[in-house]
Amino acid sequence: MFLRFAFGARCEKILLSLPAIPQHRSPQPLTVAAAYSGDTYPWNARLRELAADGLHSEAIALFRHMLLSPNPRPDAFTYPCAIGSAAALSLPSTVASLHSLAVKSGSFPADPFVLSSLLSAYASLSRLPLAYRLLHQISSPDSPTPISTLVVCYNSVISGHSFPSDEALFLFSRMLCLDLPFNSITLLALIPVTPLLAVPTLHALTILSGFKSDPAVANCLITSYSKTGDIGVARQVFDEMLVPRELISWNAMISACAQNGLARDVLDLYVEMGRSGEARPDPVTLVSVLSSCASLGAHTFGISVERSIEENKSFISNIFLQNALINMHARCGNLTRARALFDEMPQRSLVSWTAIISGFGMHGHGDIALHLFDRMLLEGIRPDGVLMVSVLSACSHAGLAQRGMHYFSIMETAYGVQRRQEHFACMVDLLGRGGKLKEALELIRSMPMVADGAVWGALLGSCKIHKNVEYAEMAFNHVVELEPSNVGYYVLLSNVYLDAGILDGVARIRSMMRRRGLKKDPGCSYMELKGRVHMFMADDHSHPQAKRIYKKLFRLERLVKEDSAVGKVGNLNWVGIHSEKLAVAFGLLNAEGSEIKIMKNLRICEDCHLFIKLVSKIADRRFVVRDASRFHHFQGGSCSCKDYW
DNA sequence: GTAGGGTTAG
Repeated sequence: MFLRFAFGARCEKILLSLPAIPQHRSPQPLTVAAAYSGDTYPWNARLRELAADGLHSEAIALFRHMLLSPNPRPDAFTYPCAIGSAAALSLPSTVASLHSLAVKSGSFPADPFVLSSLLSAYASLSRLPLAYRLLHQISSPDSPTPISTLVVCYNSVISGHSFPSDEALFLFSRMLCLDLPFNSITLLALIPVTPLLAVPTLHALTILSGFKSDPAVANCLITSYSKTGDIGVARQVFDEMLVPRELISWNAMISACAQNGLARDVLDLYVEMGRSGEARPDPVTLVSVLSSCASLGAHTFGISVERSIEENKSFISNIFLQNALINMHARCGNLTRARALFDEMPQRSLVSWTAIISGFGMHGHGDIALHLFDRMLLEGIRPDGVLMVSVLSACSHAGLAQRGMHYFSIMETAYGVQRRQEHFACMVDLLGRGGKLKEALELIRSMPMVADGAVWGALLGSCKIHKNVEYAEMAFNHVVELEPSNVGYYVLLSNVYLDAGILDGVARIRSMMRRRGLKKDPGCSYMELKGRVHMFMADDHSHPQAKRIYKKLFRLERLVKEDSAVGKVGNLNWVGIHSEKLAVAFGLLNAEGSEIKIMKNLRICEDCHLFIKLVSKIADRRFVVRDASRFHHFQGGSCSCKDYW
């Protein structure tokens, strides 16, 4: 009794305290007498308002109160609201109770709105079999359900599919068979859950049915083409949109490029967006832009984005942006700034921890990465598969084999993280780099799933370091089946042969690449200087300062040879001039400050690694080089990777 | 009054 009283008092407050009722219906504030007069209108209006403000728990509480009061009874206007709130709160049993109450009151299935709200609730709560059953019942020829309601119901059930499947497409074909007029909302529901192969067909249908001009449908197509990898078509859809395009269209296009690894295009689009004045960037835009800066190593650009975030108060506390900034600074080489941002965060998500742990990992600070990991566990945060990749690769980069093995062996039981291909690839890398090729192969053979290209590729990479031809051939035979167009693996085996002096092997791989139309990725290094990017390819003479750069480089080669006891450095006739050496010479000629930062698209070779180590001593400068696998900090003749990469 | 578009880490 007491409970009921307390409950009722709370609901009366919800019902009466807020300025709820539209003026044209109720110019006077709602009185207790009016609320209990038997008119459902004030109650329904209140329910709608609470739901519109996202106060779904309050809406459900109010509905319960209505049930407990003698007057008024919920009607066909009440149920859709209450059902919508129960669905928004993910309460399937509440939806089911509302369903049976609606049946008892006679509003289900007679009332179209009660019907469609229930179907929508079941679909959004993934109760698809039930939704299908109801849909089947109301689709029969003798069903009194109006056509417009049927369309709404089909739309709801289509959008209830969360993954691309034939079923969603099949449901749409049923709509067409039943002569139900689909609308733009049908397309919005269907396009994201349709098998990728059918996207161009739906695109054609969008044009034919005249829904092409609906910006929401266009946004949806851009995202779907991004998933199919047809970024050119996505761009075409974007370009054909009526200007000014809204923010979401720009974000869809920018994310499409970001997700397809077209980082350069992301930055171009961001600049174009600013120039066009069509929309102002929001945190979603900036997250994609920062992620692209991170992958390019475009630090100056990233810092300019950071400034614009600092100018906008509402952006500063956005956790997505903070995570993106940490990742950007770490991957652009400023670990100190990344750490400072991480330490300042009032709240951290698993992604924040992943960004900082992988940051320290890729800079070779495995000890700090693992210390942070322990701290994260102490704070009660459970790792996921992605975080475990960061932890294992941090161990791998720092040569912490024992710790890596430990985490790998306990990750399923202690953290409930299932071991997937990428974890096995990390472990093969960890064992292989440490020279334990046999153990690495045993691990691959013991895998509960068939090893993918990355796993065999990790073994192949280790074989290059340890010059093992037999294992390299075995790994290559697997990897070439799994990823026949991945050029890197051909180059790796070719280099293994080259190191072992097996020249017919080198020739065989080269002819294999020719037959398959594969070309070696050109190596390229670049550095930022005063806001400009200077890029170098191997044997490149295109830079305006080329003459000075080569002169400087030859001088360095001489000095290095004189200085080096190793004596095998700088055999220019043999390897040609790799791009990072040109960048080093350019950096020494132009860069101010003690640190020269260079980005490289491929892994640095042994020759260049040794060269930069010695130059760091001779010139007394620090070099920070990011290659395809990690950061190298060169200083005083040695590298932070301890020659282990 | 019921159905709809974009988001970070490896």
